[in-house]
Amino acid sequence: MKIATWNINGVKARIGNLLTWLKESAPDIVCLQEIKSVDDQFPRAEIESLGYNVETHGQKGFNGVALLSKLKFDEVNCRLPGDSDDEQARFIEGVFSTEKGALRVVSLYLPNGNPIGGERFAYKLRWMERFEKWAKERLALEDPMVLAGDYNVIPEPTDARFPENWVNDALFQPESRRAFRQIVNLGFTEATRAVTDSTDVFTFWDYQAGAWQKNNGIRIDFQLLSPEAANLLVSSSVEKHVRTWEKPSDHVPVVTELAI
DNA sequence: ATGGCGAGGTTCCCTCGA
Repeated sequence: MKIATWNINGVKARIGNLLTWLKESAPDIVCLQEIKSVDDQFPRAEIESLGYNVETHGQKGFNGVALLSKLKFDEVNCRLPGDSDDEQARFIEGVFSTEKGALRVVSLYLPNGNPIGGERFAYKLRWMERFEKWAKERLALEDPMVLAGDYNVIPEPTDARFPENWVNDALFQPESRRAFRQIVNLGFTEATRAVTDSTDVFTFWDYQAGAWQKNNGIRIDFQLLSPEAANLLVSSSVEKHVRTWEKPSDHVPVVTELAI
């Protein structure tokens, strides 16, 4: 089974690329972030026509996450628990039945947190604390589980082509990196790093300043595998070529195959 | 040394992203 994550930067602006990529890559489950659409404007019919079930947690203007799945959804949970005042659409969990039992897949869009030192950075760290608490509880279920999305964290200097550019950015602060490590250290395997130690693997290149041409990239899109999912890991790859397409997202898909 | 883009809504400028 192929499980993918992609920050699409606007599903309505990217529907052509999305359909092309779905046909080419043929993932079974897709986690989308930054759909920038309310639920009733999500272009679900075109996606359904390719054989996907669609569940969205949208928001007007920005944020928004979605799950596309060739498997039927047994359960869908939107919103990360822990703060009923949090109105931002950044989290959707789907549960599926497989021959290995229940499979849990989350599409998450972690807050950016810039500028550092302000309310947005505090929100990012609070969100990560809530996510850690939630993930710890879910791990206790001992199901194959994939927590996939745009984590908005550069975990290590080797995850940026020019790490010195990011020292004052929320994505590369010691607090952000520590919070990410704490989550991974609950017992997750980060799929890309499980298959490569290359220092030239990135998932985001800014539209500005010729970042793509200079390979000024960062690696911030991840799939965290529970032990039960990690034991089924077959392969994982970053689909970098999608960044060369017309009207690309600034992020590219990450695709992981599990032996389910 | 700096900025250089793009999406969507509050539309001819604004916020947001990273």
